Parts: sequence; structure tokens; C-alpha cells
Amino acid sequence: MMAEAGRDFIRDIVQADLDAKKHSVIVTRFPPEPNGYLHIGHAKSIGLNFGIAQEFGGRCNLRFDDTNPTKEEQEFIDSIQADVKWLGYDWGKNLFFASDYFEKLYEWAEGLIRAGLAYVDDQSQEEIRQARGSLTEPGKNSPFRDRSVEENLDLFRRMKAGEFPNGARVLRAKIDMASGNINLRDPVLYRILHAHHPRTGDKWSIYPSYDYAHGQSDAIEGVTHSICTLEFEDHRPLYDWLLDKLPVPSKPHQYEFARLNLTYTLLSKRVLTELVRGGHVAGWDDPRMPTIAGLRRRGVPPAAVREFIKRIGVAKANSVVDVGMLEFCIREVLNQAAQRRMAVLRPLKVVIENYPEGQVEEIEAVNHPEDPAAGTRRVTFGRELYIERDDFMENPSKKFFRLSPGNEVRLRYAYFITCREVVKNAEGEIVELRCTYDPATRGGNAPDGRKVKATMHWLSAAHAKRAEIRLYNPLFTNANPDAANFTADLNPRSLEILTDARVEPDVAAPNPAEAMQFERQGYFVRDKDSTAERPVFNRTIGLRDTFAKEVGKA
RNA sequence: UGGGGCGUCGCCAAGUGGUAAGGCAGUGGAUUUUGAUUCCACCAUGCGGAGGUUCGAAUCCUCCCGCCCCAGCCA
Repeated sequence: MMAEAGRDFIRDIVQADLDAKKHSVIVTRFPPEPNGYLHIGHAKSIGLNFGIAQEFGGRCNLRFDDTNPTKEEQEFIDSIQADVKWLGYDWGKNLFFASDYFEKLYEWAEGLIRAGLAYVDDQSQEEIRQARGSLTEPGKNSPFRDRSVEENLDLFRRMKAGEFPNGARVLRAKIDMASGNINLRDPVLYRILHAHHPRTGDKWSIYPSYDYAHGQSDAIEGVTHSICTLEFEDHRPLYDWLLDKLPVPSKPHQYEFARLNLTYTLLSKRVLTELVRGGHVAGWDDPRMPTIAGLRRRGVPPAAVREFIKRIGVAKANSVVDVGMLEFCIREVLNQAAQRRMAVLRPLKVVIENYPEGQVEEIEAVNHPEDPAAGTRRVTFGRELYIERDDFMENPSKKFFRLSPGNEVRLRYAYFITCREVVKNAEGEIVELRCTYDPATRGGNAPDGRKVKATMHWLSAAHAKRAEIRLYNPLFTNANPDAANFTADLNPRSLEILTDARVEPDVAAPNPAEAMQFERQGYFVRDKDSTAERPVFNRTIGLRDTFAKEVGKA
């Protein structure tokens, strides 16, 4: 049932390299910058990198790309590790930081200067930008491009010593200001940043750029296949140039794949950060967020995320995956794993008129219809019950075969009941149903073989526990939300809170099973906001609902 | 209009010259004490377009069209 380990162009390359004996062991790495929480897009990269390491008997390093202290925080370093672990991946002892290599990177930079391949540029940021040219025009050489090695070395050392303010100078690679590839127009290797780094503190006042740090870090770690997203394709010539000029211990190769996009979802770090900062969601782990923390709190099992990652594949074409694909994977995993319980989200009282007042009985219910090993439990039946408001229609449409006046239905595991009377309040709202039951149908089958078209869930009014249930809908109303103006596409009904729901008593206990299916409703998990007197449940995902679809058509 | 990529079913995605995998969605049906699950069937004479090469082309060639990325001292 679970898909086989996928095959894709990157795995094909890895296999070919192995066949050609280019490497004895495959080394990959997942290199997040600790400037935010991980989201499902990162899960694709994690699944690819750790997956390849597993499948080909290699290893995958977790390396933090912490080269910009102005954006990075310990909180993110911690959350990222927790999220990768939760997804089910293990980097073992291979936890690294680009900042571990600052000393070596600096040494190599001096080497570049000595070789006449790098220079200190005194131009302002604006001047550098102007001189870079445009997409169609070549750039101009910096007036400082031909400084002597001695002067460059002196200046670079003083940059390191903290003698100059932020932005005063940069170290640039001397490549080609006329290159059609703008990344090769003397890219910045080091910038002055008087900033506190979460790991190196105030030791450094210059920091390497991504382009300078990344490939060299890969080389130091012996990474064989450095896998990143498409936007770095243009950086590969620079990646290779540096590896070629520097005395690195190994020669990694960079490969690029298309990042994940999902319908009704935005995955840019900028948008996610604004969603949190702007109070549009309750935090990085808000169950509506596409973050790993959000999915976890929502009740999505890690196996479902892994399954999803396998199913969507890896390619170079930009694409937008239907979020329905993720939902399918969640249901697939949960259907097998989740124990069944009954919960009434929007209660409607039912009084069984011919059931003896004060009488109560215990009825056996199975915990999982396809897994006898999950066992059974007892639910209490009595004269006063709650059923789902949606399960009753006073004037039923032709396709509605749940409860309606005069109609007989089955209460799951219990009895057949027939609706005899609808009780309304002064406003005309239905407040109670008077029904009768057939004692001969105990357990849910009629001895005379008579059939019923609907089976409904229910709860004893006296025994059910009150609970808060949170229903989640897509954060955006637009299948392809506008990242530049995302607030316009925000779904005002992304969160619906039901405060008067009822659940079986045991699910309200402090330590219920991880995920549960509330029968005929969907999959739910207990939320961390729960208290002893008020348990809270998140709806992870609803069940497939072809009836709702039918109603929608009409 | 410089450079780098990408275009195969509504959505993902295999395919690498021998006559279009698979999954999701959808549709029809069977089973069902969850309108769930499960099961079965259907769902691209067609591979962005036009030419060409070939016995044979999604795969090779030419031209064209469309989309994405790059002008941070972000990653």
C-alpha cells in the first residue's frame, strides 16, 4: 500500500555515480538557515536528502547555514532539530554548523587574495550595485579591483579585526564583470557585520556569504551530492569555481530540484513570518500553518508527511501540488492507525420515549473495524441522547436518509429508533426530538430482517463529556494565493470553534490515544490547550464526504 | 531584449528512437452497523506548436510559443 521508495533524476545520478565507483559512500546534507520554522517544503528536501542517504547506505548531515547572524536565532536551531527528528530522520553525530568552519573559510579567503583571485572593494553598496550592470548590459570593473596582494591582505585583516563599520568594504572574488551570469560578476565573499552570532558570539565582525560558505562547507564535510532548489542553478558555476580554486579536501557536486508548492498554501518564509507576527495565526505551530510544528499540532502523523513526499516525486518542472494529495496521505495513514470513538460536534437532544426512565446499559463497540486487535470498549446508552444536528432534517430532501419525522435509523451498536415528534422553542428552533426505539434491535440488527438506510453516531446525554472542538479550513480562499498581498486572500473562516461538543468520556482523559477517528466525522487529536475541565480537540482532517458533494451538486 | 532552467491527462509524475507507467482528483458499480474504508471498472490515437530526419519520434534536428529564476554586502 505504501509507495515504493521513489525513483527520480537525482537518485538516478547517485546510482550512476555509485555504479561508476565515483564514491564509496554517499554523503548528503540538509542545510537550513536557522531563521524560521521548517515547513512542508523543507520536508521535501529532508525526505530527499535523508532518504537518499538511507537508501544508498550513506549518511546525511544536518548542517545549519548560519552565516547571517542578523537573522538567525537559537530558537530556530532548536525547533529545526525537533522537527527533523519528529519527521523520523536521524543525523546521528553528524550535526554541523557553517560557523564551525569560519576559521578555515577565512584562511582560504586569504589564499584567494594571495592568488590574485579576490580583492577588497571600498565601493559602497550602491556603487557596487550600479557597476554590476543589468541583465542585458555588462558590469564595470571596480576601481579597487587591481589592488596589490599586500594591500588586499592588510585591508581584509583589518576588516576581520573590526576596524571598519558595517558596509565599509567587502571582499569580492575576481571573476568576470561581463559574465552573462550575474553571479559571476565579482560576487561578494565577505561582508562586515558587527553582529552577535548565536554560536560564535562577538568573535567575528566579518561573515562569509552563502556563496562562499556553502560549497566549501560541503567539501569539508565530504558531501558528495549537494542538493538544493532550482533558484541556485545559476550559482553552480560559482560553486564550482570556488571549489576549483581552493585547496578543498573533496569535490562535491550540486544538483537542483523544484521546490514544493501547494494549492491554498503559501510557503515563503516571509509570508509565514508575517502570518505569525501579524497575529493572523496563533503562532508557528498554529494548526492552520504549513509548518512542521503546525502539522504536528494539527495531528498529522509524520508517516503521512513522508508518504506525501514520496508520492509527489522530485523533478525540475515548477509545479503546484493539489493539497488534496496531502489530505489523501493523511487519511490513508490515519484510517489504519486511529481508534474509533463517537463524538457529537453539534448536539441535538433525543429522548427515547419508550425507554425506561433511569435505566442505563452498556453496549460493546469495536475500536477499529478492520483491526480486531484494537479491541472493544463499552459505551453507555440511556433514555436521553445526543445526536448530530446535521443528522436530522424536518423536511428531508430526497437523498437524505438519516433521521426525519417518521423515519427509522440505526444508532450505531445500539438500537433502531424512529422519530415521532419534533420539539421547538418559541423561536421555532428545534430543541429536542422525541423518538421510540425497538428493543428487539439491540446491537443494531432487526430480527425480522428489516433494513435501515442510515447508521448514526450518538452519545448518552448524562455520560458524555463536554469538549471544545476546533475545525480548520484552508488559511487561504484562493487556490493560488498572492504572496505579495496575502492578507487579501486570507480565509475568514479558517478556524471554527465548537464549544458545546460532546465526546465519549475516555477520550477526555488526560492521555488519550495519539489520533482518533470520531466516527463519521474525521480524525482528531487532543490539543495542548486542553485542561482537566475543558478538553480541546483539533480536527486533523475530515473523512471523505461524498454525501456533502452530492448535496453541493443539487 | 543577457545568462540559466522548464513545458507529457484537471493536479503530481514515469518515459532517454520501437509504438503513452503509476498516484491524486473525477465517473460508474459491488460490499458495508462510519453516505468512511475496501474492491472492480472507466478516465491522453496523445506528449506546448510547426516543420524535418527515420521503417518507426514524447524521445533526434530546426524554427517558433509559453512559463520560472538571476541585477542582496539574504539564503
